[in-house]
Amino acid sequence: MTTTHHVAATAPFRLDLALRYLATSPSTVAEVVDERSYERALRGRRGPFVVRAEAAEDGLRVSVRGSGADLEEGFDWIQRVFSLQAPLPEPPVGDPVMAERIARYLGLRILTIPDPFEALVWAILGQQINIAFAARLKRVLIEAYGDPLELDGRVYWLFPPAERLVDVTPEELRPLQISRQKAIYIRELARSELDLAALRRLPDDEVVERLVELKGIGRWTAEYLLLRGFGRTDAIPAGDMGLRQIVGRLYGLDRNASEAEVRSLAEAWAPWRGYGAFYLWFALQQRDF
DNA sequence: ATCCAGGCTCCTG
DNA sequence: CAGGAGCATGGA
Repeated sequence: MTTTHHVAATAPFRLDLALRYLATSPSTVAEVVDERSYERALRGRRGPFVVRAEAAEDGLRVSVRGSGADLEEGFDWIQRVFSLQAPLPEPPVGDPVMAERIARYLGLRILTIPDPFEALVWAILGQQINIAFAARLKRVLIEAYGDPLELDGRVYWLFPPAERLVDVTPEELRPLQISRQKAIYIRELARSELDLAALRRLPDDEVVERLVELKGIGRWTAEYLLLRGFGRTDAIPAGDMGLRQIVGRLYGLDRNASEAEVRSLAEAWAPWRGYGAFYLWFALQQRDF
């Protein structure tokens, strides 16, 4: 019923910081996270199951349970969520602000939403509204269109697959407080012929190029997918309001930085601009600035 | 009430 | 390319 697998992440690995990020992050709706473990239901080849990751001496212990339990799939998911195999950033020469952040968060990897459809839906929901409210939207969407999985007396939610949303109408989503235009964006995404999984194999700029063809997906959303969906270590959603704020503050501008200013400043972080963006989001989220 | 929040589209200079 | 109007939503 339960199978387990130990994994030693490439060191250093700060699972505590990762779990702190996930526990605080509004995008963490389908997951169950506490100070030393992570759980989430997945749709496996052989059926639904729950994957669990918890702290072990030299990294992580991964286990799966449920009718469709598949350790390989569960392990693959965990590896992606926690970017276990990712290289860690080098502090940029000539940017003491970012160098200090990288030292402070040493071992924190980019936390990802491995399902690109879910990551994009989350990004669309989050466009131009406060993220606490966006989290509520994600929750009601899951509860209306996803599937519950009951296991050991607990209910886990499976995120709705694209097929479930191809015929959704703005009128249906409006009572869920999802705006008319976002409903249309989500439906267009669900209907799109674009092979989201295949985007993983393309370089950053080509992923953006293809995604912005879709209505409702602009540069920010595409870059968000690169960073939070694929864990790309050099992708930066420079237009992000939160980033513009904290960059303005940390770099002494006394106002929000413009998107162009963020992009220009972040050139010094290359090829680790993804880490730069993620670490600044982490700082914002933890009020650590 | 007014401004803002992890934008996008479409339109001007 | 930069900037802005209009859109849509709830929260502070």
